[in-house]
Amino acid sequence: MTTKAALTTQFIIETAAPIFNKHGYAATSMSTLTKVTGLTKGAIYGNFENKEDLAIKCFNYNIKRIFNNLMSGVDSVESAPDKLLAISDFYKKYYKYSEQFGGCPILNVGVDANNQNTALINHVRKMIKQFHVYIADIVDLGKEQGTIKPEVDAMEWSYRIDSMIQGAVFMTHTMDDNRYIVDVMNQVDEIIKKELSV
Amino acid sequence: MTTKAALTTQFIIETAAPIFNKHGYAATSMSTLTKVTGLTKGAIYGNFENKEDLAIKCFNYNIKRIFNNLMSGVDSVESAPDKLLAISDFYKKYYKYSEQFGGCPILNVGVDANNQNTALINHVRKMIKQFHVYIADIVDLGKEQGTIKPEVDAMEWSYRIDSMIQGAVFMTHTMDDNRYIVDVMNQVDEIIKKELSV
DNA sequence: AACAAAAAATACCAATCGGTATATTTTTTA
DNA sequence: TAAAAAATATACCGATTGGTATTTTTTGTT
Repeated sequence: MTTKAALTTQFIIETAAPIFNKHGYAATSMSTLTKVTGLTKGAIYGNFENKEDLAIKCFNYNIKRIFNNLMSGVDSVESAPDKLLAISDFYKKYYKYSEQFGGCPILNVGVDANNQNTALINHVRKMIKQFHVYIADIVDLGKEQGTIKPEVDAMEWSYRIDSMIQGAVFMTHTMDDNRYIVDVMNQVDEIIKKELSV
Repeated sequence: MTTKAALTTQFIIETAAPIFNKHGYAATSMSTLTKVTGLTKGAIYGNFENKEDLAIKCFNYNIKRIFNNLMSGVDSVESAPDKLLAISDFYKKYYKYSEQFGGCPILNVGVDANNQNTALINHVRKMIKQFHVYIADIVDLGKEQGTIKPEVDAMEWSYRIDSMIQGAVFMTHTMDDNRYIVDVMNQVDEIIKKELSV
């Protein structure tokens, strides 16, 4: 079995992930990663193809953790509007929560990798699309439940809500002020209740 | 007089600005800038203190150009709601327009410099605050004109509108799809007409 | 405990990084 | 137009970059 190597691989990902996320791809050096892991280049390059390979795995690791956390809140309620409100709630606490990851990976890698790293930006786009489908599926579920207005365009509102989320995340992170995200998510709450809910 | 040096300084800024904006601070090297300008390090370091000094001046140059363009649209109409709609219009064309700058400097530098470069991020924050005051002033003007509802909180709505703008800019740039920004700005149009206008 | 295999450490590579001291060229002044 | 000053080019610096070939250590198997 490859128990040892798998553990080291995981350890490197967990340690490198917040650093890549916080400082960006170009500003994160492999020698920095040897320092923070306490390992050597032999260990890192023995477990990862190259810097890009590691960065992609770090991004995926961050996203999976965050998305799992978001889903656990959504799954804990049943009605579609409550599920949407759970997403909104998640983001109200997101600034503090995302500290441990070094900020929001969608925002950070989305901007950092754009025009820089094709493989990375494609992963970001894939995750954003997944998130849009995730929201739209909740809206469609609500239509089946009779809790969401039948005339609501699921994908359209998914785009809109996520645009508001990303803008709020950007503003809060850039201005280092939690009020932006809370205020925008309160707006989203209103939209869910007045525009989407039956 | 320092006519010659001033011209070179300006030429370097204009040439380097889109590169810094597109690739980020760390991923833009001084030797790349010697190549694109056709100048040498002697010329660049003779006109700028260091890399950071040049990057800041490039950011300010980009912002000034964009903001001047935005203002010319706003100034061409008189009523506050029309001025706000002019801002919205500006952003509907923003994706194509911002190509020449290498994307949106507020978004790019805001994310790139965060946790990386204190001087740069402070300049971004300053510009965002200026923009918020600019929008709020339009709203206040509208109250004086009687074209904006008196109970509207100018700064609050300024924050909200800009959050929506930034989210739309991020989504459109990251997904390389102009529809996000157009759809969100149409939403902003509705807000201006229904929530803010008398 | 001996051995093979896997994993990690070491030592090194050419290329590039931001930056500078000095030489050369260009421009301005007298 | 000659000298002074300013601007640019050249050549170089130590440090760091991502990456690799090789050696050493650790691990799992018998």
